[in-house]
Amino acid sequence: MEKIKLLLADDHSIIRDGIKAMLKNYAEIKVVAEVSSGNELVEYLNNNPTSIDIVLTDISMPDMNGIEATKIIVEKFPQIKVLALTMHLEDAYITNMIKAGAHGYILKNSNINELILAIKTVYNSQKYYANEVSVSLINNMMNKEQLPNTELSTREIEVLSCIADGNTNKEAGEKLFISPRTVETHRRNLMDKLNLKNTAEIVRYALKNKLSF
Amino acid sequence: MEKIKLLLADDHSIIRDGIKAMLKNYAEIKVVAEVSSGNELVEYLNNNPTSIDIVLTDISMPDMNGIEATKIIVEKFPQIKVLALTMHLEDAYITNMIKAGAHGYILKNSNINELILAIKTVYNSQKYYANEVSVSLINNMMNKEQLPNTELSTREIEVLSCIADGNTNKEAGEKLFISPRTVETHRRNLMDKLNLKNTAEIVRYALKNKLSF
DNA sequence: CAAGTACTACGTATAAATACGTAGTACTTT
DNA sequence: AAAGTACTACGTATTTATACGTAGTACTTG
Repeated sequence: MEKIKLLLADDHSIIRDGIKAMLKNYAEIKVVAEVSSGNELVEYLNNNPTSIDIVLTDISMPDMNGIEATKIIVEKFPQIKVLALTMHLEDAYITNMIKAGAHGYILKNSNINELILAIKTVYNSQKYYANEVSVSLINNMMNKEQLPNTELSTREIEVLSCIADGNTNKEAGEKLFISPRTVETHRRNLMDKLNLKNTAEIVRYALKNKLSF
Repeated sequence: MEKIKLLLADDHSIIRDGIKAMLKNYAEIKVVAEVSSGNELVEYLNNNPTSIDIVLTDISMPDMNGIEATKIIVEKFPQIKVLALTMHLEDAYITNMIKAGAHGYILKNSNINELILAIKTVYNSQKYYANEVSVSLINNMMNKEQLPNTELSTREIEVLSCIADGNTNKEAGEKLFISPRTVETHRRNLMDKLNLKNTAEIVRYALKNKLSF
C-alpha cells in the first residue's frame, strides 16, 4: 500500500514535533515536509507540486494565515487535501476555513485515533469534521428561538421564518396548514410589533436574529 | 458503575434484535425496553418515567414518528436523552430531528464503535452527530446561495442592495435617480441571472453576499 | 366568570411586485 | 460598420403584499 504523504504547517515546532511523534508508529502515514508559515507552505507546494497528499495546517500563522493558504492550495493544487488542525472553535474560523475549501477540521486536543481517522477520511476524498466542530456549527445554525423574541408569539415566529425562507403567504399557509389569510394576519401583527414595513425588512430581521438561514 | 439504561424504538424487530446483539457484550449499556411506534414510546415513558436514560429511536414509525415523539420527550422528560438512529440522510429529517431536541443523530450503517461512542457522548449530556450527518448539513449550509456575483452589472448590484435595504421600487428609483420602471427592469434582470423568485430571496442573497448590511 | 391573549379567518381596498414584451441611447469591441 | 452590452424606460396584465376592520374559538389568568 502506498503511504499517505503529509505536510505539516504550524508555526510552533513543538506542535509539529508532537504530531510527528504521534504518527511515528503509523506506517501508512509519512510526514514528508514541514513549514512554519503560509508563504512557506505555498512556496513549498509550488516547488514540489506532486509530493504531497495532505496538508495538515494551523489557521493562525505568520505572513499568511491558513485560510488564505487553503484558498490558494484548493485553487492551484486541487488533488491535495487540506486538513485544518487548530485550537479555534469559533464559528467564524470554522466557517471561513470550510468556505476556503478545507476538506476537514479537527482540534488540537484530538487524540491520535481521531487524527488518523481524519487523515484517512480526507485521503479518501471525504470530508471530516471533529464532533466538537460539528456541534458548534450546528448549535449556531439551530440557535433560532433561543434569542429574546419574547414579543412575538410562537406562531408569529413560525410565520416570520417561513416568509424569510422565501415563501409567499399562500406557500407559507400550505406549509403551516393554515389559510393564507391567517398568514396575512400574523404577518401584519408581527410587522406592527417589530415595526417592519415590508417583506425585505422581514427577511433582514429574520436573518439578523437567526430565525432563518 | 451504573449501567446506562436504553430504550429501543423501531418498528422493525430485526433492527431492534440487531442492536441488542451488538450491545450484548457491552456491560455498561443495558437495553431495558423496546417499542415499535411513537405512541408506544411515549406511553412507555409515561408509565415508567425514571427507568430510561437514553431513547434510541428511528424516525419513520407508525402512528407517531420519531420527530414528534422527540418533541414530547424533550418537553416532558428533560433528563432523558434522545439519540436518533435512522437511515435518513436528507437535510429535512436531520434538521427537524435536531430542532425537535434530539441529542444525537447516527445512521443505521454505523458500526458498533460509533454506536457506543454516541451513546456515551449523549449520556454525558453532550451532542453527537455522525460524520456523514455533519458533512451533509454543513455542505448544505455552505452551498446555499454561494454563487459569485460577477455576473451582475454595477447598476444591478446597486439596485440589488437598494432593494435589500428595504426600499420599494419607487424609493429605490428616487435614491438612484432613475425611473421606478427602470428599477423594475434591473430587478427582473438580476432575478433572472441569479435565479431568485421574489423580494425575500433578493434580500437573502444580498445579505449572504455582503451586498447589504 | 370576566378579561386577556393567541390563533384562526374573512371582507374590502389599494399598493407593490412579478411576468413578458419592446425599444432608444451610449459605449465598447470586433 | 456591425455587433454586443449596459443603462434607460414604457405598455399591459396578473399575482402578491399591505392596510384596516371584524370576529369566532380556545385557553389562561385574575
